[in-house]
Amino acid sequence: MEKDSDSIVDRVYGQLKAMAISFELKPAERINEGDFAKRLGVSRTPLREALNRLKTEGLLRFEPGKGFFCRTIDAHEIFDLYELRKSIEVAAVRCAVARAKVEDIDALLAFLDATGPEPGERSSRELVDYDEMFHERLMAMSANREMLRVLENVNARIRFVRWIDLDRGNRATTQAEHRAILLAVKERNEEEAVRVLQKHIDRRLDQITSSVRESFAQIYMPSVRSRAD
Amino acid sequence: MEKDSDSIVDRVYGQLKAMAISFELKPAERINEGDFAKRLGVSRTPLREALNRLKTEGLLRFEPGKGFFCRTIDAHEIFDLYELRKSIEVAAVRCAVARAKVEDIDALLAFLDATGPEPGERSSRELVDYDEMFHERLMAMSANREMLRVLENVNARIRFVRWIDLDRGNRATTQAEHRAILLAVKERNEEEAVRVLQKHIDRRLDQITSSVRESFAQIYMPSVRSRAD
DNA sequence: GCATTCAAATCTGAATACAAATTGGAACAC
DNA sequence: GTGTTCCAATTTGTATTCAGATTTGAATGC
Repeated sequence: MEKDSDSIVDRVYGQLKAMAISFELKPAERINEGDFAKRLGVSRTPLREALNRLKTEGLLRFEPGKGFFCRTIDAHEIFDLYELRKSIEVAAVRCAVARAKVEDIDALLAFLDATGPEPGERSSRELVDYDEMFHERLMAMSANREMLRVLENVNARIRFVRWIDLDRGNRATTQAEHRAILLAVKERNEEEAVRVLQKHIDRRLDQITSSVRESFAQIYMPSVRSRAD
Repeated sequence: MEKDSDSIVDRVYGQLKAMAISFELKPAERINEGDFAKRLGVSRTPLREALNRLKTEGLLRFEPGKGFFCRTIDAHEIFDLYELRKSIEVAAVRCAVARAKVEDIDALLAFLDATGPEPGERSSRELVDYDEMFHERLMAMSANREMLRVLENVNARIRFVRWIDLDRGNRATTQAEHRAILLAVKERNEEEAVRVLQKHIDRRLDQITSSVRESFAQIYMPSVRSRAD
């Protein structure tokens, strides 16, 4: 998933990020730098650089003198992130209507065809990836790198919620909405594109808000702790 | 006002950020870690942590094996940041209309009174600070911490443009617009608040785009822009 | 038996030391 | 004179070491 890790910091960053997203690190868990450095086979210096990157991205919390902690699941935070995501995506799609090149739109339509209307054999992980890729490619059509940058960060932080929320039965609806948004963009119909996109995200947000509480049970499920030596 | 118990990283971070914002560091200037560590009287370890924070905030650029560089002035980037800022502020003011508490609105109105309609003896620096504080306090009324977080980052990166752009003669107009936005929020008139805010930011954006053009002779045409990366 | 205090262990914060990579320049060949 | 190559010096990347802070736990006093 991450680019080929040239530096140790990049590699460790990718590993920690994957752990945080997949909740291999449990909420509020304290990260002992010594332990992690040993487990990952690096010294504390690059480890701390990676931890700091994750902190500024909002995936970890930090208390001076105490250290780093895995972020807790905060329903309010998730709501804020979805609200932020919605406002940025809506703004971006308005830009995209004005700026998107036809070939880019067609390429993304082809992507939708390739990923199909039915879940089929695909794993939930794959489906979340496809969903995220669609939204990020749509965002890229706004030609606004800063919006894309923020969206990428937001997505990393809500990915686990999308995974929980993923409703395989609704895949056909989701894909149909994706297609409708794109077609509206292609026809340069700004209001229609915005309307469908807002409905699309709102539907998700409603599901999220109601399932956030349930999700706690899943996330707090006992997972395999590191083997003792 | 100064926090005495700050860690070395925090102190160095603040110093570097101030240097970057005020262009004490020249664009594209390479930051020699050894030199800076000596100049700031710290070792390279906390210095690098601070540099990394500034990198993820977009104030510095980084090339593996080469080191850190001060960001260049990129007209595209500035335009993107203003566009991002506008979309977030508009979304936030819609939230604020629904959520802002009357006492917070009144407090901010009092702040406007205190900072006055005329520049008076105040330095440009102070005026930029006041402008930024107004927008961040308005944003805070949206009760969306994530939006505020993004806005703070955007502001840090465009502050130098606001300084360039600052037109002391227009202060009365600016303050009147600020007041109009706030009053619309108080009356829970969403569309009016959005309308004035958009006009307010657009006016700035127009000024920015033209002064950036003059300053750097780089012409930006959104509709013709290519997605180079 | 419970609370308080003090000391040892542990952990983070920062500096120093070392290794790998890059840059700059001089020597050499053409 | 120009271009290339190789070596040395500088710089970044990582590891290790040291110091200060925090936590833990046992001993002591009530």
